[in-house]
Amino acid sequence: MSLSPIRRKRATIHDVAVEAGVSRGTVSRVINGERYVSDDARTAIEAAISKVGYVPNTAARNLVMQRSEAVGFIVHEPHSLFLEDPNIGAIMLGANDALSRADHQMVCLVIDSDRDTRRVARYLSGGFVDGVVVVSARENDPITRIIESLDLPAAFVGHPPDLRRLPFVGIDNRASAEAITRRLLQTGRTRVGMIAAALDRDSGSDRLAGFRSALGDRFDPSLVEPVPFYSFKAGFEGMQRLLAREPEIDGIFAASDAVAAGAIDAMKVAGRSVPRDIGVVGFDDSAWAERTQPALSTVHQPATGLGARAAEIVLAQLRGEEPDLAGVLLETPIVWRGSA
Amino acid sequence: MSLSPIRRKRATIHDVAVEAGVSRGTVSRVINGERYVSDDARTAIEAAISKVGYVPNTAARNLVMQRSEAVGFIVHEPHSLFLEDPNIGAIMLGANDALSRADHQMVCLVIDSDRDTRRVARYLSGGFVDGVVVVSARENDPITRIIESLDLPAAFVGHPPDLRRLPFVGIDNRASAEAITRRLLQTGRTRVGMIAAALDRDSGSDRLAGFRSALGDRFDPSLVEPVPFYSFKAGFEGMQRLLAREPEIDGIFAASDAVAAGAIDAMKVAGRSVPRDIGVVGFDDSAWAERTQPALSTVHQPATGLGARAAEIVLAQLRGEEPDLAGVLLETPIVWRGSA
DNA sequence: TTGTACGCGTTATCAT
DNA sequence: ATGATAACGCGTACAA
Repeated sequence: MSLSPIRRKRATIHDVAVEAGVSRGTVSRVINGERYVSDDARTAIEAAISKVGYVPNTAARNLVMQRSEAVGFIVHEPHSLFLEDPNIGAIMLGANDALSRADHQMVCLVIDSDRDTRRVARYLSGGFVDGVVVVSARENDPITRIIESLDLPAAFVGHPPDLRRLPFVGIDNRASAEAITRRLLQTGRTRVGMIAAALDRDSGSDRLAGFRSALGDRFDPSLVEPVPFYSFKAGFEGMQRLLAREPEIDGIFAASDAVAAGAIDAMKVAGRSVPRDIGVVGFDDSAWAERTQPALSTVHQPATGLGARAAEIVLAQLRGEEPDLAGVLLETPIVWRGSA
Repeated sequence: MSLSPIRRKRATIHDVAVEAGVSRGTVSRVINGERYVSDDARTAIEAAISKVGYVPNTAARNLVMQRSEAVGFIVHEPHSLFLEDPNIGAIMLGANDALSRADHQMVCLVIDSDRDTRRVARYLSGGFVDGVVVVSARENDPITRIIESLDLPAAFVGHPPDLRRLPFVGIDNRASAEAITRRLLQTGRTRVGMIAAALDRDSGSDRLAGFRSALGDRFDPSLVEPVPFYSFKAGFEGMQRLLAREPEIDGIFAASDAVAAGAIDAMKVAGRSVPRDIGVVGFDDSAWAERTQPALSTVHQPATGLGARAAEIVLAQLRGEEPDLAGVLLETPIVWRGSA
């Protein structure tokens, strides 16, 4: 009568019990490796299990245990960025690794529409996960609200400005940007500009702030070219505009490696040599940095570390520990290569 | 007494029922929008719901409904490839979109270790998903075995050679490779080589087979340089070896866009101009293709389409339809740009 | 229209 | 050592 997707009825503990001629309780005990079960019963039950092809229904177990041993990994990125940004894969792998060590299942949920937002919200409140790692939430993100109201153990990678009582892990974009700009200045450049990206995000504006503070009195707003995204294309186009406007430029801090790669291409098209005519530094130390010619000097972003650390923060809460709401910042060493 | 991660006890249907002064059955009915409930009851219950802050426990609902309305998306890639390959993100987005339209939750599970394999196997048999989309399973993959034995509705993206009674969606790597090689030959090149990648995968060996068949009698094995991965670096190094061995070469089919980008860089370092000295074509039409200088002529791989189609195949099985085990192949138009 | 009672597959608490 | 039995939170015949 039913068009249910269930193909073959799956065996339950009950089936095993009748097959082995014992009670469900005893079966449950051997499954969970508890003491106080006779060798007779154990062997009989083990035989019955493989005979009827029993596999435990974790969903039912979770219902009574009141936990799932699973942690959500929510990625909420604008379509294009998700494909473009190599960091996000690394963050995911880092989180998966940390959760895996603690025997927790990472389940990644992607939000790509309002419909997704609502469905994921239902999923989170449905008891399928014990906690969540959230990467790149936007300001005033509905998902952030849901997590708060559910008070689901959580950790954010990066911190939207409106994050109040939720822990996060990130890097100091401002200090890192300032450090690499200083380093660039030490090479003797006198007209140093920046291709600033994604100024609507805290990472974008912080990197610009660091650049500005490194230059101090020598800061010249006309040497800053804002572009919307951290992308190759944006870098290419931004650099073309900047070169047209300020031909004297001899140093560039690009807001990301992808942007830097685009900028370098634009320089080559314009007949400028890197690093002879213009010194270039980037940000991320992503795979991009080794693909440019010459290889890019950049700020190393500890992507897998960010994911792993965020996962650990969630796991700690699951153990009942109180999270540190101040947030944790990871180190970002400068990697100096040939582009400056 | 308990160190449970549960912070605040969540309200249940029962709580709503007592608050509204009705029975649980009635509450359940208004939640599921059924008929036969008085306006009085409905308003009282709706008030009670928001008062006690009730959110449905989907996990419990699934237990009784015997389905989860969730579909797994399993990615089993060698570490590096996962980060490198832009296609996988697009496939994921395509699958998510198709599932989203059908109001199903996509849950992505990544397998990055043996431990992961075992845990994911438990997860799949635990009743958390009604079906799975599997991307890039290896030959003799344990996960494939699990899926078969569970007979979980599934669809593979790409098809490992040992896939028997499981449906898949893919592209015709051989025919596509042959087509673009022919197109390259039409530009008048006489010494055309290939940087062949990942020959241990069917995609890799099929692309080589297509190249070979396009050349026919003119095929010369010494013009084929095998590299292990579909990566930029492998392309760069492979091209260097090929140039050293066969300086006369004037055309290259690279097994992927990333490989082609690496190869082009190697050509530039060696002082060869593209496309004047050497014509280059790639495969994938990924973001790489627009980053090379000049832009890459390549085979378009319908990544989002692959994901969407695979998801639809799973959804069809969930509706009780029998899957087409022959597999479905998607179109791969040639995109001609400036590199050849 | 509404309430009752049972079942989904487990684990846990009792007795025995 | 083992077997009833009560949860877990929900849907649903069936009865009222």
